[in-house]
Amino acid sequence: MTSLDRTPAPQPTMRDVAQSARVSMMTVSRVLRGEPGVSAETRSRVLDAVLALGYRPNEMARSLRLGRSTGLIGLVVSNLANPFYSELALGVEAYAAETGRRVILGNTAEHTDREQQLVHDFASRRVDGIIVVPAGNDHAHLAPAELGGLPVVLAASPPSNAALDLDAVLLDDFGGTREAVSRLIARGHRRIAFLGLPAASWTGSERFRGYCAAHDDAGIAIDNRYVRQQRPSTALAEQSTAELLALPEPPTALFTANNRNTIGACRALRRGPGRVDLAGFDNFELADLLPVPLTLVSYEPQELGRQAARLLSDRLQPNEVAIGPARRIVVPTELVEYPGIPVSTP
Amino acid sequence: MTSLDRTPAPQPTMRDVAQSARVSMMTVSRVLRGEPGVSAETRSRVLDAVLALGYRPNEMARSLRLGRSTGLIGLVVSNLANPFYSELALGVEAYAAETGRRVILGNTAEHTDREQQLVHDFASRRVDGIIVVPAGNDHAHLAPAELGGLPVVLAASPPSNAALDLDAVLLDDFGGTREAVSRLIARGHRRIAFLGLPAASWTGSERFRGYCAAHDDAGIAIDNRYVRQQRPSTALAEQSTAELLALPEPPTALFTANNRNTIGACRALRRGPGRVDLAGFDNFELADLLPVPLTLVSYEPQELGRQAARLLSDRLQPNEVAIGPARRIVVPTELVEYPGIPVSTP
DNA sequence: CTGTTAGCGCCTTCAA
DNA sequence: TTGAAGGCGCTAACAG
Repeated sequence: MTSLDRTPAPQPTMRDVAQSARVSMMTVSRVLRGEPGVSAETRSRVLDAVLALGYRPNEMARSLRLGRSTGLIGLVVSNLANPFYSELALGVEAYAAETGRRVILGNTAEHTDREQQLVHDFASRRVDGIIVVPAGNDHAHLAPAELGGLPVVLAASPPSNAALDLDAVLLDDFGGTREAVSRLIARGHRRIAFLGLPAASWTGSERFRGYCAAHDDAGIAIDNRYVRQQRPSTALAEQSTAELLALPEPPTALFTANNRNTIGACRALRRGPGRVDLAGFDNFELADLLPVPLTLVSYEPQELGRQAARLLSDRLQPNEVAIGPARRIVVPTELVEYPGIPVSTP
Repeated sequence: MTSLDRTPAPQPTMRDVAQSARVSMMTVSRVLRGEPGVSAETRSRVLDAVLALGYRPNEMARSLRLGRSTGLIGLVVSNLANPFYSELALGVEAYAAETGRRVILGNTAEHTDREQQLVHDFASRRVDGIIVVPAGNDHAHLAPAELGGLPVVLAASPPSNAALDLDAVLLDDFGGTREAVSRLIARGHRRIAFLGLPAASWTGSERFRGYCAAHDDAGIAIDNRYVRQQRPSTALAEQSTAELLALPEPPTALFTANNRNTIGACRALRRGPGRVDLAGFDNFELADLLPVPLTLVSYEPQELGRQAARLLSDRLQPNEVAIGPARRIVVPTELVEYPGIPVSTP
């Protein structure tokens, strides 16, 4: 019955089941897929063998034979430690699971070469499609043509190149920022600093555009002394904020272009001299418990992921939308205010 | 040259390349794998065809043919929105990538049936192994025997059953908690509440054990009025904390058993009546900016993931450790103190 | 140097 | 109701 040796018994194949049940492989196949036309007696003999051997069909072999898709979706993000990306991933996973698919994950740590490598690896594994939060500003390597026609959906950034006709899920970077900065202006601020992302990036430029538009709306000129555009890092942001506060004529308010910058600024402000009004892009947990009043451009990062997965899913159906032109979805943002915990000033 | 129709040209196969280069498939195979023994002339003809067709080898077919592993690692977590899990996932991804593997991700949303479903799905896809942060307390369905001998590594919780001999990566739940609670006691507290996880869970029971041990060390009896053991939720924790503070003889300090509970407690304390000392398990971003002094049991969640991936990786090498007995790794914890931002009390 | 044969695990087609 | 042949995309093993 049971053998004593501990050889790690390779996975049983359908042939093993067939031999054990003394039928042909075809019969086993039929039973497992619930096809009719198998006698009850044979069926139960097969099922017994399946159970006895612990047989489990090889999905990889199935999809090869069926020429079917693998049911895998590639997801490429730049930094899973940032809640923005992990929530996005959660949204992708949830929607994918609902459509019977799984997510294969790649973290680029912001390196474009790694992004390219991951995308090609996914393509070689014959994933059904890929969702990318692009790390860089050139997306040529994401063209489906480069990837054997593999559908690609961009998240948080549109295709860099107009000729690159990819689906994309975006935030209202421009509108959200404009609204937030306008609110700062409405509160009477005239010297508002901008702690932004690299100007070359989509979000970096769009949010800066929103900052400028709000100033323009109010007839205020942009003062470059107050503009910092750099890669997101809480440490860098903290330092930049301190520098801004130390200017001869310091800003009275600050707009931070993403959650890293906002958090860094909070650290600096908390031990800064005067009170500076702070608004920023991205909502985050604990924003309500900080010692700094905050106005945040808020949205559902999970929704971004869900919508990206949905766009991709639509491309995988054999219907008309699958071959239609690229679509673009904008996830709405709203302004949220946190009064800030009153700090004692001894 | 180029055709005008927009049929979504199926991925070219090796046969297509062979025909296009007028050689046999074997020659193409050899060229692509860089095998010697192909004339330079033939080789370049093949490479030209590969480029022209945009051919990309099918990894699924390769691993089927080679009987090799898929290079996929299954990762099952309960809630990717919790930074603990997303950082763990990051650690797994990083180590996996270093060993040329990819991660396929599943979120259980704390449902054990979904966990089982995911694990079986991964097994069917012939992943090399699975890393699970178990959602429930019965791990029988994770036995490699149930999974065709697939290696399984547990994270954050040991196997429920002594007969279940699985690798595991753990935190020092007991020691960390004991140390933290001891510190509260050393500060003079005698009525310390415990806002814990379900007693049935490993972390729930271990951390409670630590809480008890610290009391025992100091010769203080546990007072059940101050003990709450419930599922982690910031909202629940906030409510429980409020209730504890409203007791006739309220606790003077509180130990929270995970990051959800700590955050919930902070919300309650922030508007609570008196000053209550707070210690908790799990460090988290922004702990330094909260209006509540915090003593946190801190560790590297990424390290948990890395070590889990390492244990799994070791099982996949054809060496002696791969077939050795189950191993257990404990990731160290340390106590971190945050003074808390001084709040004004008008 | 190049090609033919056979088969990984599974399933469609056709025959018995 | 069951089975045999053939092939999905690829590559070892063996010719020539």
